[in-house]
Amino acid sequence: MLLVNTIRDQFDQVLTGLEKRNFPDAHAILTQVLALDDRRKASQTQRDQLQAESNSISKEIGQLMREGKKEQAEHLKGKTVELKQQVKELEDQNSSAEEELKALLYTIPNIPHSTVRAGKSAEDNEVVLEHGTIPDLAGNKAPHWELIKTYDIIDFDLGVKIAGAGFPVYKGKGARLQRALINFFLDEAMAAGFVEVQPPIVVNEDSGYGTGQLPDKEGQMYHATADNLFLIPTAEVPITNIYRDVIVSEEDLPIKNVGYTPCFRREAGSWGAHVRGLNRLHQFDKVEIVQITHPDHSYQALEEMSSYVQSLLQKLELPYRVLRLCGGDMGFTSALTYDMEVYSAAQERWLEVSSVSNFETYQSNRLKLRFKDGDKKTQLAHTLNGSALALPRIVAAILENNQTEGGILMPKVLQPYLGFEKI
RNA sequence: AGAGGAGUGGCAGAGUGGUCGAAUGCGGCGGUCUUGAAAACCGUUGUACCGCAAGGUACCGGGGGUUCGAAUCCCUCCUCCUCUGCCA
Repeated sequence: MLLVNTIRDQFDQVLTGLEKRNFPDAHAILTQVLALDDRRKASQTQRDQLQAESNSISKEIGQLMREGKKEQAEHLKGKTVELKQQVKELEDQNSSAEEELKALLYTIPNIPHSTVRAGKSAEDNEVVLEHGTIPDLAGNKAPHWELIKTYDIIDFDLGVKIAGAGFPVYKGKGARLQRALINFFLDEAMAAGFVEVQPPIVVNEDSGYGTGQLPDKEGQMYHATADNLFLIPTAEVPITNIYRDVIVSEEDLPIKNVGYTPCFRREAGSWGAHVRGLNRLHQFDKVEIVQITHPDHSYQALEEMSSYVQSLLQKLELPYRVLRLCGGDMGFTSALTYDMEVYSAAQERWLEVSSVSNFETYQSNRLKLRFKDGDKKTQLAHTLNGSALALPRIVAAILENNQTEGGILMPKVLQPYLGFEKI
């Protein structure tokens, strides 16, 4: 969430930023934030004062008791009863102001970076670059949902039987391809300096709030109600929460982690032609990279992460493009996001396979993720993350783009992991 | 899952109702001494909020309660340890 001080000190910039995202009623909401904060401060000042008075009387009582002056002590007790009542009232006022403030701040998205342009939807995103050539498949252009049947490598019907729609079963070379991609992505990330972690794939409420899935997107996560745990929608959640309530030292920055996890998304109510096959699933595999950086270096880190993700796509020999998302299409918590899309030659469309974002202090403020700077002051770190990469659409593109009459050719970099050259 | 025990500052560890934001040791930082280092000695060393400041308030696993006053008493939840059970 945004810092109240930022809203106070840079009111106009914040307002302009929110307008870029088409955030409604920005002015009124920001004004309300400041009013709530004033209310919070006023009640705290008063409460602290009365509490101090009460504390000193209590000390006095203790002193009198020790001296055996019981009557005087009793007399003072009467005084504190009244104070106590007032303190309680102010306390309630204070915490209700604080809660309202927090609830309101949760509804305000991050401020877009200056390079982010205004826009309403995906149509307004900027194409930053395109790379690779789109294959000409001529006559035989089977979409991946046909190819997986032809070669019997991914079975949706079996998944329906076992769990439901959107939970495919990977079989034989299909399963092997999954494992190869995961290992390839992890090895590449380690070579690029990311430290691998294997986090839990369920998280508690605190973690959900820490990275912003709660209270916002509660319905998007599978919820194990008996234990009040949520299946993770992305490894971002458990990995970033490693650093919740942590003060790291400046020398430890940047912190770079990578993790492979399955991801679970309920994605209620969006079915149709665009989401056939592997395009959208309830369970999928993803390797995620996370960085925690010094505020001065986060945009440099973002560019590096973008290049890193592109290097993976290049090695997989997939044609891709990079988008800089417009204000309206960017995630709630992000300040700047690049989307990487690969071209899926049979579907003849671009598929998003990665989203690389800088959250600046938006997440770290909630997480209380800080570092001590040179002057021994604690300040919020910046958090970033990106998919590197999400598997299903990569698989879809590999299958579609590399299909030949004699089978589907596997990218060279994967062959050592696969142990075969084609499906 | 059952029985018992325990959670205190970066770490170890005292503290069972007032003088405790908290002894002591270790570690960290600064200094004295030294050519330099070690040792020794001296000082310093949590976080957040309110306040222009002086200063104040809160925090001893989380939440709630008793009391004029809670690290200390009560309730509840969480976590860890020991034993028993179950189990990859």
